[in-house]
Amino acid sequence: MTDEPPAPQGVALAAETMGDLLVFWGFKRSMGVLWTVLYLQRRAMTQEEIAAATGLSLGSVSMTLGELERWGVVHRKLVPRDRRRFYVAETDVRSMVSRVLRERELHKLRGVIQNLEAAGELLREPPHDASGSHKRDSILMAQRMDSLVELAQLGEQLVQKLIQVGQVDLGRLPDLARKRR
Amino acid sequence: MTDEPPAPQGVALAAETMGDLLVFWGFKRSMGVLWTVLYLQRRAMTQEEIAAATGLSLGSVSMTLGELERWGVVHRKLVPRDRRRFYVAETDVRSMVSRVLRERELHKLRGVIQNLEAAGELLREPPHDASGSHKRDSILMAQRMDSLVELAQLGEQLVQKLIQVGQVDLGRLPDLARKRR
DNA sequence: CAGTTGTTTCAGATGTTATTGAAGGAAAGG
DNA sequence: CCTTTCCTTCAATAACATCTGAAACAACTG
Repeated sequence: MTDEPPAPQGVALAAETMGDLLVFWGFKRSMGVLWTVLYLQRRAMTQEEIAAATGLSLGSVSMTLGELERWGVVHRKLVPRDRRRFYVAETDVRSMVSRVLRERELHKLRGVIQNLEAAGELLREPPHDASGSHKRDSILMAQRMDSLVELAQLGEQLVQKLIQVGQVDLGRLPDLARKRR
Repeated sequence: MTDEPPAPQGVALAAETMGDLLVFWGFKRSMGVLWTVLYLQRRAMTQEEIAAATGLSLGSVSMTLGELERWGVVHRKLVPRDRRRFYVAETDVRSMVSRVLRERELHKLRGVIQNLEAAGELLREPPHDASGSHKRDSILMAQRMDSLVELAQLGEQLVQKLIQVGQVDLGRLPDLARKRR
């Protein structure tokens, strides 16, 4: 057992900070903490070392590492005569951001679009209630539903551009108010 | 009491969908549900009507409307001889997005930057432990901490550009791996 | 192949956040 | 004033997410 240099104050503060940020962005705190420790230490660490450095339980470390691997933000590093698994932090931030946008945001937005389109259908094929004023209401409502769908599609395109080109122009975001819809 | 047309299926589906999306983005489900109902109905509604249309309790409607007003995504509409408060949905999506970016993301990122800078200081002024190899470690660690700060600052600038110009260029996101830091 | 070490899994404990319902406050009308 | 109606607040509860510790598992080793 190599005698551990205890993780300095600064690492702990940075780890907490990044943990907070990741929570804010909808991930688990432990993911931020773990990645940050790994990133700062700059060396391949075993699960046990990571647990010591982060204060997480071994179980938690194992599961969190699994998730982080799936997101491609940590990697295993095999050490020849050693049975333990060593982990290092991915450092290419652009690829990490891209993956998250693609697999999280894009996937979510597509589901939203589908649901909103289905909701629009429901409005246009109403439960056999052909009374006058209702019909007018439904039409206006359906227009707004369309706006909602358009908006979501715009978001989808935006994310796609961000991923593909790394460049995006929001200058023409439609102003739904001005259109009087 | 005007006899309520019951909110159709489609509205409920859209409201649920937007509720999910807002949860995904770190807001409360009720905010998404309430705004969507208001947006689709296209008319000023009282709290009681909203409660009926959304299925939320009156208390919840009151609190959620308060939050939505603070975010500027719903507005009160006073009706002369009526003591009740009527609410309408804001429809200018661009201003809504801008405000959220400014008050949520920017604020958060600034806090993160401060903390990371403080963490960097802690690394550079370590607790009087001048033993050789530790010192080298600290320096390398501090470099990574700097990268982290730079990254957060980049995020800050990106959000600012998004707010101000509605246009942004991610083409030069630094690749921390390539820099060999 | 029995023992050791490292890893994964998962049910339950813990912690966190959102929602409700009841009580109280404010505004208007009688 | 007293009553009615509408709105807000907040403590209690429900719903949800996370973390842990123990047990099962897997991979090597002597």
